[in-house]
Amino acid sequence: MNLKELSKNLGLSQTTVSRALNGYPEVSAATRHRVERAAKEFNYHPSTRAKGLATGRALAIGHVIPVSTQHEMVNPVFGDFIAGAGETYARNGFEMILSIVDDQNEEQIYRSLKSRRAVDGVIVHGPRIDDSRIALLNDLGLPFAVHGQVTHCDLPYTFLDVNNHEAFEQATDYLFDLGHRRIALVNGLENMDFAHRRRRGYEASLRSHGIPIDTALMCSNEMTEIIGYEAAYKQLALPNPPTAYLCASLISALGVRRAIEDHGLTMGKDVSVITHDDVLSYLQNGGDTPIFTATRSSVRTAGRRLAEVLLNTIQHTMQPPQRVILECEFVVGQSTGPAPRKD
Amino acid sequence: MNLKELSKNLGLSQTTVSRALNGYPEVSAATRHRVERAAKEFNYHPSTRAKGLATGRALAIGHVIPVSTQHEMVNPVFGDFIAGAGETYARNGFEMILSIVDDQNEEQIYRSLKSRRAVDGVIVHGPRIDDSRIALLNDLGLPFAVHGQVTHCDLPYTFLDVNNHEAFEQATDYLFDLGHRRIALVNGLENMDFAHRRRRGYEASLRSHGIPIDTALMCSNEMTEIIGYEAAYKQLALPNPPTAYLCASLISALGVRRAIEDHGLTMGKDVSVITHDDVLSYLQNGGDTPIFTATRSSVRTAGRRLAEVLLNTIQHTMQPPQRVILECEFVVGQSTGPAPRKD
DNA sequence: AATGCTTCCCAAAGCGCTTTGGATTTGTTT
DNA sequence: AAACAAATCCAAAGCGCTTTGGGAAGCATT
Repeated sequence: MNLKELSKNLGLSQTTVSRALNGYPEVSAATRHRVERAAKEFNYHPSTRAKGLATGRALAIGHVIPVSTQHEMVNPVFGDFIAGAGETYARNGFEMILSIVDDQNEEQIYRSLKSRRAVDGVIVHGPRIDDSRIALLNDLGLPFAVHGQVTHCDLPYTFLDVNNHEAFEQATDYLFDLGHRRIALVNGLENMDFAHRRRRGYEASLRSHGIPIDTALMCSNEMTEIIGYEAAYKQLALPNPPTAYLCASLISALGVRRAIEDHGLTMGKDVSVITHDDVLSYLQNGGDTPIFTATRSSVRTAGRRLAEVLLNTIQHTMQPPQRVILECEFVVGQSTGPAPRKD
Repeated sequence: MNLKELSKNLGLSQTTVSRALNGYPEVSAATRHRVERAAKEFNYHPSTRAKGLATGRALAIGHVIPVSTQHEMVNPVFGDFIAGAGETYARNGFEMILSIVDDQNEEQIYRSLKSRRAVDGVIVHGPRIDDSRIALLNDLGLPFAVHGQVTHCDLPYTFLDVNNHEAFEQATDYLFDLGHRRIALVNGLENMDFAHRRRRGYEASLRSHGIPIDTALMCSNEMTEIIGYEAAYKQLALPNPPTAYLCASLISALGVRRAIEDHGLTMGKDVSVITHDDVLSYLQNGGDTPIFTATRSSVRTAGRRLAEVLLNTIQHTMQPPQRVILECEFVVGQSTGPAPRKD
C-alpha cells in the first residue's frame, strides 16, 4: 500500500492525504479522521526512503562503533547504551543505523554517512584523548553528540558524560577515610578519555591526602575479568601490597575479587574494592545490599538522554552545544571495610 | 555532490555515469575510468535513499532486539553478534538498522519495517519455543534468518544455530565419566529455544546413564552473575548437594564459582563446572589454559555467518531455506576434575 | 553507396513521497 | 446580491537515483 493507492481508495488527492497524515492545518477535521482511519486499516506506513528523499531528512541517527583491530573488543556497555538510545528513537520516529568499523577506517565511515545523506546525525562512541573525530565532524557539518568528553579539545561540542573525575576522587577519599593508604587502580585503557579522567580523579585524591603516587599500583588495560585478575594477583604478591582497589568496571572487579580470594584473602575485610558500575542489565551489583561498593551511573539512561539531546540539537539547529554531566551515585556495599591493622 | 552535478562536471549524461559506477558493460573502459576517478576526487557517494527508491531495494538489514519488559535485559551476547554481522554488511555495502522494542510491540515493528520498505530482510534474535515470528514473517513475505531455532515450528525457515543439544549432552557425559552423579544445571530462561535444547541435551545424557532427573538440581532464569550465585548457593546447601555444574553462560558460571568458594569449596576439586562459552570479547575464558571447561562457540562468528546466509538468500531468492548448525568446541579447563569420593 | 552490427552514449520515465502555487467551494460582510 | 476572505482540496514539480528504449557514430560487409 502506498500513498497513491491509499488516496485513490479515499477519493482524495495525494496532497490531501499526505497533509492529513502529517498534521497540516489545511485539512478539515472530518477528512483527517477519515484518512487516519483508512491508513490504520490498510496498515499504511510511508516509505522512509521516499519521505527522506522528499524532505531531505534521513530520519535516522548513525552509531559508529569502533572495534579495535588489535583487541577485537566490543565494549560491553555498548548493548545497554544502544538499548537506551533506541527507546528514544522509537518514540520519535527515528531509525538507528549501526556501523561496525575497525578504527582504521573510521574517518571514511563518517564521510560516507555524510555524503550519502544516510543519517541526520551521529553519536560518537568511545572518545579518546585528543580525539580527531570532533574536528572531522565539525568540518563535515554532520550534527553529532559524544558519549563522553574529549580532553585537549577546545572546540565546543555536544556531549553527555559521567563525572568520572569526581566519582573516582570521591571513591578514593572514601578509601582513605577507611584508613587505606595503599590504594591500587585497575583502570581501562588510558587513551580512552573516561579512563584518563578517572585516573586524574584518583591521583587528585591521593595528592590531596599527601599519599605518593605509586605506578606499581596502577594499571591500564582492557576491562576484562582475566586482565583484572592478573593485575591484582601480581600486585597482591608485592612486598607491600595494596589494601584497597579501585576498578573501572564491574567485570574487572570480578577478576580482582578472584585474585583476592586466590591469595587466601577476603574481600571487604583484608582488601577493599570499589568499582564503577554501569548498571548493565546482565551484571547487576547485587540486590538491596550491593556486593561491591560502587560509583554507579546507568549507561542505559545515558543512552536514552544523549539520544534526546542529539535529536534536540538536530531539530533546533542554531542553538549552542549542549553539555550534560551526570553525577554518579555512591553506593556502599560489602566490598569495603576499614584498612587492616599492620602487625 | 550528486549525480547530476558529477555528470555535468564530466560532460556526460547521468545514465552513463550511473552505469559506469555500477559496472554495466555499455560503457567504454576509458570513460569508466574517467568517471571513477572523478567520483573519488569529489568524494561522491550515491544517496542511499534515492538508490533505494529507484531500485526498490533498501540495501539494509533490520535487527529487531527484543528487550523484555519484565527484566529490562539486553542479552549480553548481542554486542558481539552485531559486531560480527556488521563486518559482513560493511563488506557488502549493506546497512544495519536496529530496532529496540519491548516484546509487546514486536509484531508491530516487523509490519512497519515491511510496509515502509525500510529493509531487505531481518535477523530474528532470541527465538522462543513456538515463536510466532516465523509465521508472521512468512506471511509478510519479509526475508529473514533466525539466530537459533524454533522448537515446534514445522514451517521451513533459514537459520544458524549452535548444536546446543549435542554440546550439553556431551558435557554431561564428560562429567559422568569423571564420576559425577549429582550434576546441576543452571540454565537460561527455558522459554528461549536455546535453553530448552540445552536442557534436553542434559536430560538425554542423564537418562542414557540411568541417572534420575532431579528438579532440585535444575534452574532456569536470566543468565546473570547474581542469579547464578544464588541458585548454586542454595543447591550446595542441600543435604545431597551437586558435585558438578553445567552453566548456560560464562556470566552465570562466575556466579556459580563464587557460590562454591563461599561454601569453602574449591572449583575443579570439590565441585566441577562446565559452562557454555560464547567467546565474548570482554569475557575471555582465560588464555592458553582456560579457567572453565567449556562448550565453546563464538557468537561473533555466528553473526558474521548468519548475515552472509541472509544476504545470500536475499540475492538468490527462490532457493530453499538454509540451515546451518555449528558444532561446539569442547575445551577442557581447570574447573573440572574427578568427582570427590564419598566418605 | 547502401546495409547491418557493434559500441557508446543519452533523454525521459519512474520509484513514493512532500510541497508549491493555484483552483474551487463555502461562508461572511456590506 | 456582489465582493471578498477563509476553508478545502488538487495538479504538478521535484528530491537523486536507476533503467528503458532508443539514437548516433564507427566499422565491416555486400
